[in-house]
Formats: sequence, C-alpha cells, structure tokens
Amino acid sequence: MTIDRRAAILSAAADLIRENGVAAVRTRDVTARAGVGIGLLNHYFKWGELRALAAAQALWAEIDRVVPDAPTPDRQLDVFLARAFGEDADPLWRLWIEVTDLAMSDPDMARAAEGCAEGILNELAAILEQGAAKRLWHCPAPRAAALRILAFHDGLVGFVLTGLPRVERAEAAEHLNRFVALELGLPQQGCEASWPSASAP
Amino acid sequence: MTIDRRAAILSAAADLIRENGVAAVRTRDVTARAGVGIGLLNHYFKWGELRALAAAQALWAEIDRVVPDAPTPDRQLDVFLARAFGEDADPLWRLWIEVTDLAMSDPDMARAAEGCAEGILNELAAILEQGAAKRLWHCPAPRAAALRILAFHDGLVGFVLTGLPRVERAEAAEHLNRFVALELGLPQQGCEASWPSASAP
DNA sequence: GCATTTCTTGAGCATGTGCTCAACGCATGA
DNA sequence: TCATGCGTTGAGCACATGCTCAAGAAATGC
Repeated sequence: MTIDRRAAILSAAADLIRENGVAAVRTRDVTARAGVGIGLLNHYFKWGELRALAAAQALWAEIDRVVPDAPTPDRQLDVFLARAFGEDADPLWRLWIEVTDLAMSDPDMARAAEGCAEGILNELAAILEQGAAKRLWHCPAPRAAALRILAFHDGLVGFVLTGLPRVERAEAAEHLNRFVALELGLPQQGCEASWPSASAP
Repeated sequence: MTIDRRAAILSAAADLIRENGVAAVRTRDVTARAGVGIGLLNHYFKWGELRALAAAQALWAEIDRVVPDAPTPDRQLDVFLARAFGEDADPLWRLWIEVTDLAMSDPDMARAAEGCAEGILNELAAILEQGAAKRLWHCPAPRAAALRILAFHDGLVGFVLTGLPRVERAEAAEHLNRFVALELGLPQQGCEASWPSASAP
C-alpha cells in the first residue's frame, strides 16, 4: 500500500530521531529501519521535509510520554514540576534543544516545530487558567505566566543538559518550584530562603 | 613565523564562525581566509579542536562587543537589561545557542565553552553582589540570583530568536525587567501589572 | 492471459569535506 | 656552496551522503 509505506518511512525517521537525535539520522538509516528501498524515500519526500516532519512527530511522541494527564490543575502542575528536570524527560529536552537550534536556519524545521511550541505553551496556560478559575492560585494573565515559566524552565534545562554553566538537577528544580510559587502567589515550601520573598518571617 | 600562522588560522576560524556560525565553517574556508595552505591547518590542529577553540574565541569576542563596562553596578545592570534583547546581541546569542547545542555531543566544544558560561555567570553575580554591598538592591545569594536571571534570559532569548513560541523582543524585555526587579526587591516601573506583585495597589 | 499503470528497488552519480603526504622553499650554519 | 631541517603547500585520497533513474515487481483493467 502506498500510504502505508509513506507512513512507515515517516515513523521510522521519527523513531531514529528519538533514539539518536536529528543530526545523526541518515536517509539510508531510515529506509533500512522502514524496510524499504532507498529510492522510495526520495519518491515520497525531500530529505529536509521528512526530517522536519519526523522531528515534529518525535517531539509529540516525547511530549505524550512525558506529560501525562492528571485529574485536576494542581495535580497537573505538580506533575509538571516533578518531571521538569527528571532524567526521564532528558530525551524530550535534548530533542527540543536540537530542533530549536536547527529551526534558526531551517524553515521546514521551524514550521514543523511551531505547533509543538504553541501546544506546550497553550497546555500550560490552560492549566494555569483552570487553576485560577478554581481559586487554587492567582493568575491574571495565564498565557504570559506560562510563557515566563516555560522560558525559565527552558533556560534551566539548557544549563542542566549542557553543563554550561553547571547546575544540579535538584538545584534547578528548587529554582523552578520557587519561581512558580512566586508567579502564582502560592506559599513557598522548604526552609532555606535563597529566593527573596516579599513576606519573610 | 610559526606561531603567527597558527594564530592566524585560529583567528580566521573565529572570524568565520562569528560571521556564519559554527556549522557553516569548513577547513578550506579557514585556510583561505588565513591565507595559508590547507595542509597547515591539519599540521597545527585537528579540526574538532580548532572548531572548539575558535568558537570559544568567537564567543569571547561577541561578549566583549556586547557587554561593555559601566562605572557602577546599577548602570551595569541597566546596560545588561537594555541590551538583553537588542538586535545587536543577536550574533552572540545565536552563537551561544549553537555552541551549547554542539556541546551536548562534542566534548571539545563543551570544554571550550565552559569558561564562557562561568565567566558570564560570575560577571553578573559580581554586579549583583557589588550592588547589594552598596545597598542599591537586596541580593542575599548573588550567584544563585545570577543563575536564575541568566536562565530566564536564556529561555526568552531562545524564544525570540527561534520564534518557538513566538515572542516579541519588547515583550521579552518587559518580562526580564520585571523578573530582575522582583529578584532584587526593586520597585517595578511601568503601569500594567501583568506580573503578580505582592503589594498591589 | 495480457497490457498498462503504479509502486519499488539499489547500484551508481555528484557533491562535499576532513585529512594525507610527497614535494618544495627557505633560512641556517658549516 | 652545499647540506640540513623546519615550515609550508595543494593535488589527491577516502569516505560520507542526498539523490537519480533505468529497470524490475506488483497491482489493476480489460
């Protein structure tokens, strides 16, 4: 079947990207994994397009794996914070870093990835908005708050994964927890007050 | 002179990296720019090492260009905030994103870049500490605060430069200004209170 | 069964790129 | 003047990689 083969190539590319990263995947690897001839890849795709489509599919797969559902907004936020710097999420963020880097010079990649970026942002914004509606926290501008939280998280994840500068996972998680607590007007847990608080005991 | 040629090759590589990014530079480009034969590059360097050394030199050059001195800590902070998302700084941050990405899979690059990362962090931490000593602001943990500010900035810069998700420069600058003000216990300027404040009028 | 169309193949092509190595120039010193 | 050794050169090598295209396989229509 023509559609099966096309989808098989795309999925094989996505799988290999999840395993080895975008830069390491070659056309021959993809056709070998998909069990088709080399020529078929070029019949259905140009390599640049396929790579971008497969990277987006790989990103969505990682997102689905890392971001499961929880019943309530506060539980969803807890899960987000708990997994933010877990090693389970490393593949997702490694891929994210690579894709955003490529997107700077590859329009196909940029187009394919923008859906993921908007999706993550909207998802977090929705959680924040629902929590605010339920008076679980205070959040007058959910989308802006989600943007800030994701930016902070992105920056810290980059530090943790690249070691530039070197930051421990636990330390990064602590920073993010405090940031989110401050952002949502939640009481801060924990003892050490390295973060400046408006209401210090 | 033997040392001159070696330095010329390194500088040529750094210049080309500043102009075109790390990924776009080839050995032949470097030797052509340096005005030497192809063989000499391989006599003095392995390509991976040269690329890492040149990338670090390019980074330092961009840092020197973008981060000038100011007389007092508060002026230094102003300059940092004013230039944080200026287009003048784009080459620096494009390069930074590319280098940190490469550093994930290239030990040479990681080693060459860690000095830059620590340097930037220490520089901001020093500014924060000096300002705190002069009672310009409150900052009990300068290094941690600098890390948070840089992480937030890094994340926002990534968003601005990649468009994933799409963020305007002015909006990013606004977020960073408010974050720094909050971090240092400074009064927030501006009218719209999109950032939650402990003391809302 | 046969003709026609569509799908599929992979050896080979074109290009790009890091690196080799035999050869060369040139300063130095005897 | 000539020998020596260091710095230097660049044609060519070895390899990687996206893509072509003539040919074959399989489905489809009659």
